[in-house]
Amino acid sequence: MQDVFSKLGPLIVGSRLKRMSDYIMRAGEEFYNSKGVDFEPKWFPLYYLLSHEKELGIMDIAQKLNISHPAVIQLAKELEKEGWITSTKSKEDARKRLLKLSKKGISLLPQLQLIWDDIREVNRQVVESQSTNILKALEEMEAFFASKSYTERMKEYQESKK
Amino acid sequence: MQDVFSKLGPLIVGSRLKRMSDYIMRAGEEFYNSKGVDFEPKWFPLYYLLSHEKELGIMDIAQKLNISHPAVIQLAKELEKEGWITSTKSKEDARKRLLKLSKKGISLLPQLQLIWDDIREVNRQVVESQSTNILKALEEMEAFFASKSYTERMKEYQESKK
DNA sequence: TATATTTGCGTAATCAATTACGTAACTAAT
DNA sequence: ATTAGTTACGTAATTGATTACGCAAATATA
Repeated sequence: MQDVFSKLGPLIVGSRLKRMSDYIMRAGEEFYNSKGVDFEPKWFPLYYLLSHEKELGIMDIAQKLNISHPAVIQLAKELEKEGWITSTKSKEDARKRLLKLSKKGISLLPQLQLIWDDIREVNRQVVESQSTNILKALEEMEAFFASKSYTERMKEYQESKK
Repeated sequence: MQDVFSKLGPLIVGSRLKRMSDYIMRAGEEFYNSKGVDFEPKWFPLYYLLSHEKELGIMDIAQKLNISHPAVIQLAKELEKEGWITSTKSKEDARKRLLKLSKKGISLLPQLQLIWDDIREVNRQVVESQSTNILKALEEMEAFFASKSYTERMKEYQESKK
């Protein structure tokens, strides 16, 4: 991805973000492995969320993590298989299935904390080595699109050209 | 993805990049649709590459686009089905299959150019509205990891702690 | 020249996530 | 109290990309 694409700039913001994201996620995986912990980066958001809440229903989680509910079910299945979370039917609402960390899952926390600290530290070094802070840029971008969506902005631009 | 995660910062750079990328790609799709052009954002890199080269083999493309060769084959199959590219066996190297834009594919270019101009313009507006430029941040990050990989940096940090 | 290795490509299996759809439970409206 | 609508969840099908594997052609090596 060079030469031809270098001039494209804004046109491929999307793909470039994706590439960088893939790269970091993969590196994360390697790191867990090197530490001998059987934990996958994709589990992080759910696990971390549950470590901060008593228990949550599938839909609540999907919303909080901004993923589809089948994705939550899938992740939950995996974490449950590893024995790190458990699920129970809600008493108040028979439709709901509540997820929470198991004893075993809680006992894993300190170990993971150490790893997360390392990841956080290296990522911090990366971010701070930059003259332009990518986290700040992301935040700004998220806020920008939250105030008015990309599609809306497209429409407006179309109108303005006429 | 709020509250609990807001303090995580560097820990979830990866997932946040992914989320933003997904968002932009999806918006791009909507835009092509709204223009009545049957073109998908995921085709862009291959199509654009071929519009700048006479013809290329599968592996060359995979390397240039930084994706796996089965992915190229898949994309090529789709674009060929739409009639926008054609493929021929190489004379010099019987193993190679060369891809290039078809007449129809070339005739589509001007139309796409207009759309790309719009996308570029809106993306430019987004980027320029930011106090921290995400493209610059990405470039820095890419350069940073090109000089020394994430995994290596992880290893070094581990060592330094001892 | 024969043999081993590498390269280019294709297919199959797998993965991670999504959309589409169905069902049961809860809620609102008449 | 019935009925209509909504919500929570689960499963199936689809999407998009990857890794694993195998074959044939080209290249390197003995």
